[in-house]
Parts: sequence; structure tokens; C-alpha cells
Amino acid sequence: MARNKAFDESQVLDKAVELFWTNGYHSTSANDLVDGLGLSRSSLYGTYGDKRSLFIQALKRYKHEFADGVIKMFQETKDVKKTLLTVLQLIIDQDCKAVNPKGCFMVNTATELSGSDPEIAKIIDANRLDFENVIKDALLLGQQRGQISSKQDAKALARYFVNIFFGLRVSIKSNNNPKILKDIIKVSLSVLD
Amino acid sequence: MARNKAFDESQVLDKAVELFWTNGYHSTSANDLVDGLGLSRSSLYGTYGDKRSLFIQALKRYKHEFADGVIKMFQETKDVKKTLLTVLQLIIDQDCKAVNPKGCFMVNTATELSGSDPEIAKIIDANRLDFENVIKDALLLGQQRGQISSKQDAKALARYFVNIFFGLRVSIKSNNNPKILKDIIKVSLSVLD
DNA sequence: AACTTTATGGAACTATCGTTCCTTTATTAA
DNA sequence: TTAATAAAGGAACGATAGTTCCATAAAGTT
Repeated sequence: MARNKAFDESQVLDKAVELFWTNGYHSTSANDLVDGLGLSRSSLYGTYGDKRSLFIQALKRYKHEFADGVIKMFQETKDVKKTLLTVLQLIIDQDCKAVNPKGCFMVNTATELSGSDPEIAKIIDANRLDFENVIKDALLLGQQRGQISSKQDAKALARYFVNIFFGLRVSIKSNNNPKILKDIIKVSLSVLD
Repeated sequence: MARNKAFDESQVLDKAVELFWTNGYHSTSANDLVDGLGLSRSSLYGTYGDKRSLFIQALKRYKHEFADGVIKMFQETKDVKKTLLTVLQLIIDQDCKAVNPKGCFMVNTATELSGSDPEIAKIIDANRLDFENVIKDALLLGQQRGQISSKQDAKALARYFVNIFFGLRVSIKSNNNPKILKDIIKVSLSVLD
């Protein structure tokens, strides 16, 4: 019937994630997208809609590509403290190697757009809640098994750990000194003892 | 010799803090500044230089107006745990009342510009270090007095608390539900027991 | 092969970006 | 009161923003 697209739609979306993640929404121009994604204006707008729409698609893809993997780790955990350490270590490793760390796409977007775009704020808080819930379940299991202290409420602990993640993502942006980050992780996990 | 300015230079800078704090750097246009500050383009550029220069002046003013007050609280503290609670409560109160919470100007700027502007990243990390140091001293004093546990290193604890602050500022941006924030604070402070 | 449909390339549009410049107005020292 | 200096107002600048449109190219259907 008609001509085929000359690009892989989801592959291009990955590049969009990269661009928006690195530079944020407002600092990524339509020209940057055309150059970075390697397709023409018409294909861009024809396939993904306008800039904001593409951004939202990229944000959702980020959730599936990165956040969901971490969520799975908590769902399948045998030792929640170990998993928390692994995830925290993962966050650090990702950005400590980098020359200028990207941080977390969700966190970056929260500070840039949550105040002005309620739809985007909703996506971000839904992601936050997913983490809260899965970590809560993992902590509950750990408490039942006696692997971690039961002194504190699992839900409160889960909220606390999500907050730790958020903080680390910010800390890393202006100072990715591993020593500082190691200190933070060590103290953060001590609430489980 | 010459005509006087028709505006209070530091009062206008306060308005600039408000604008950049609320909307960020890229989302605050030159027109927004002209409208919001209430002075003409020529006065704006003549007095503060270009947009980036004004932004940096606003960021530094924010530090003096807001951060320095908190720093003083730690310097004069008699009970570091109580002061930490007060400050955390202060952060929450500021943004829980608001319709769309502004978060922290430093944190917002870290995620928006630290990756692309090293000079600004330096200002932000200097601020972070100021907090780390003053909280560390306060914690040391608390440990010497036996008011808080000495199980953990004061410097590591201080780094941890700065990270908690950062996290809260992000958490608030997309969900300023006080219950969540209360949970976070409660668990966060438990490391001092 | 003709027709229909969609993708592509790129020119072009309006609006807005940050900034500059010039004229007019005000102030104060001489 | 005049000369010197700086502030204010606002038009205007070139550059870039995001987006649309149209002519052309390609692919599948009949």
C-alpha cells in the first residue's frame, strides 16, 4: 500500500531518551532532535507528534528500560538489604565513570517540569509509587524472614529509600566524588540494622 | 553627577531569585524578567549584565538569604537532632502549603545546569560542602555531649543528611503529600539513635 | 503498469529568544 | 544654569525556537 519507514521507531526513541536525559526538555531543541535522531523534521513530527509528546514517550520508555529492571530486582530478591546495596551501587557506578553525569531522567524532569506540567508530574509520581510499593514488599519479606530489623514500618522505610535514591541522583550531578557517595550509602543502609 | 536608579537593586534581585527559582533558567525568558522585575531591558542589562550573569547573582543571593540562615541554626545549636528535625520540618512546610512547590533553587539548578555549566556546578557544590561541614561540626558536638549515638562517623552522617535534604526537595516537587514526607523524616533521623 | 498511500527532504512560517542601540529624561557637580 | 553623566524607555536586531507545508520518492495493491 505505502512506503515503509527508513528507521526503527523504537531505536530512535532510545536516542530521544539519551538526548532529553542528558540535556533536559528545554535545552533540547527541535534542531538537536533532528540532528541527534538522524531523521527529518517531517518524519519526526509525523511519527512522534510534537516535542512535548516525544518527550513524554521518551520518559515512559526510560521507565520501561531502566526503572522496570530495578523493580524486577526487588521483586525477585532473596535478601533485600543486599539488593538495596546493589541498586545504590549501580546508581553510583553509572554516574561516577561519566565526565558529566546525567543523573536520573525522572529526577531531572521532576525538578524541571513537575511544577509546570501536571501530566508529567503524574508520570513521575507513578514511577515513585511503583518503587515505593515494590521496595515495601521486599522489606516486609525481609522482616518476616528476620533478615532485617522490624523496628520500623516497612512502608515508611520504603518511602525513605526512594528519597535516598532521589538525593543520590542530585548529589551526583554537581559532585560525583565516590567517597561522599559511599558514606551516604553506608549510613543510609544502617537503618535496617 | 548623574541620574539615580529608580529601583532598589537588591530588591529587584530578590524578584529575580523568585522567578528563576520557580521556573528555572531556561524557562525564564528575558521578557519574563522585564515583566517580573518591573524594569526596562536597558536597565536590566546595564545593571546586572546578561541573563546568565543575573542568574548567577540570583543563585548567590539565594544562598545568603536562605541557606545561610539554616547554616546559622546549626552553628548555634544546643541539640543537633532537634535542629535537624526543625530544618527538615521547615523544608516540608515551605512546600506543602504551596500549590506548585518550588523545591530548592540549588537542587533545581543542579539538575538543570550542573551538567553543562561548570561554574554553576561549583557554586552548588560549594553550598553543599558548607552544609556538610556545619552539620558535621554540630553532630560532633552532639556526640561529645552524648546527645546522639557515636556509632557512626560524623562526616559520613553529615553527608548523609545533606543527601536527605536533596531527596526531600525532589520528592516534594511531584508529590507534596505530608504523610510521605513525615515518614521519610522519621526514618531519616533514626540513624542518630 | 497504474493507482493509492505513506515517508522523506527541506524550504518556509510565525513567534520568541537574548541582546544592543539610540533617544530622551533625570540628576548633580561646577 | 550649564555641562557632564548615567538611567530609562522602547524600537530593532539577528538568531533560533517549534511547527507546518508541499513537492518528491518509494512501496504495496489491484
